[in-house]
Amino acid sequence: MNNQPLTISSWPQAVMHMDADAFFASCEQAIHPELRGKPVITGKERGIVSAASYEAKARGVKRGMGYFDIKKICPDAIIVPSDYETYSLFSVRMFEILRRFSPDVEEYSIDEAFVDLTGLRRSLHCSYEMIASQIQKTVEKELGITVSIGVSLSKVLAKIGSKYNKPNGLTVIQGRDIHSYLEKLPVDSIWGIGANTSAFLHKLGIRTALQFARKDEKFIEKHLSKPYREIWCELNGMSVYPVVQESKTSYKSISKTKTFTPPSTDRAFVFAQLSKNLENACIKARRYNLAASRLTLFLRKKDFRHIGIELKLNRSTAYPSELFEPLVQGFNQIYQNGIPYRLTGVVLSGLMPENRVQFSLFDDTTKIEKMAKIYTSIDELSTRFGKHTVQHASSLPVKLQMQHKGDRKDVPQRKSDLFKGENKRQRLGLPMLHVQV
DNA sequence: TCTGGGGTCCTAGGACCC
DNA sequence: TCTGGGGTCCTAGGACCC
Repeated sequence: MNNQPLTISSWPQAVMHMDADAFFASCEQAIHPELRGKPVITGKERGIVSAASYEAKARGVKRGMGYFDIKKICPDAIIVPSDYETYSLFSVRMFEILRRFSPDVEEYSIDEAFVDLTGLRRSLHCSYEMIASQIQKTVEKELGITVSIGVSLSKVLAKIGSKYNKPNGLTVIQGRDIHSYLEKLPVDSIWGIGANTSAFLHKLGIRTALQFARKDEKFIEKHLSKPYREIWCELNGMSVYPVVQESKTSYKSISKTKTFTPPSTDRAFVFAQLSKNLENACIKARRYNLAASRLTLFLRKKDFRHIGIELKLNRSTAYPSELFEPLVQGFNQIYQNGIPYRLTGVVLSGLMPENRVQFSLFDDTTKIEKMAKIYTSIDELSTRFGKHTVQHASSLPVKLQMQHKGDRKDVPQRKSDLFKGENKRQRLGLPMLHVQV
């Protein structure tokens, strides 16, 4: 294993991790009082559980469980489609509350955040535990949902703390008590250690977080790579992961995938799916003013094996019309007739700000500018009337097939009152425009 | 968890250069 | 030409996360 030194914070840190309890389900209960105290499940649109309220969890409902099994163990379950826009609103407000206490907030996911509390005892005149407790109470009072919190010397330990007592728990892990929290914790429940590494650690005789943390540095360096040496430090109370303030404004890659069942051997259909992935990825890239220099496309076969290809682009772009040729070429290289595919996907990578894209001598600048104008108009139309108001003719087979299945009908139209506006056209089922670019 | 969708980071190994 | 050492850049693939 290689041996780069790790940067360890020389100062004792107070890191807080906040994790909302059954977030999606809790939001539903907060908005719809009639759902409180009842087994609520979100994820109806996918037919599997995205989030389950604690009432549902108590009945044995688990993440990823299918419709049929839910009804079997919990016939009175209330299953609703996920409403991400509403959950995002809750999320924004939750982070806003955190910032009242410290500017050092890292929005880790829609329902989780890290906060650096270091040094706040003095200015807020109370212990870290009291600060955390106030945060917890404020969220519950203002948003009507509960959160669990962990406070400790590092992110990894804070995460262990927030998981230690759920829901509505508050766990402070002091340096001298670390061992008692790690003692019974299986290695694979440590943040950053998954099934593979845990199997490897088992072979080395390590089963608990404490056994892992107690190994000496030489042993860790000999057997494990950088990410795991970092976790080892963090478990021992040495902070190596900083709380990163900047909220996510950019991407390293943008991907879009779509699974279809049953798997298909229809070449045109599979390609149309891929083409639609590409359009969606480009829409997102343009929204962030990014252009891609590499395009990866891949197909997943019935047996879940992938086949893919990565293409370098002559010019960085986020315009499907420019990416179409490489897409076709790549597709022809990997597609095999007669093989059923169950998923298509594209990845745009090597992203850079669109305004930094250079024109080469050989680019037809007038043509590119014209294209930019067209796409700007398309993006405007989509914002006003709904996604895919305008789309490439190559993606059409997807839309036609979906309309045959009447797929809009099986997604219940349900919107919380918090949200009004966009995508009316689509929701009202108004006709779409098809423009060939 | 027999498999939904969207991400990030790390490493090994090859290509290429002096 | 069978032959060192060392560096950088790139890519494929693995592992993990929510």
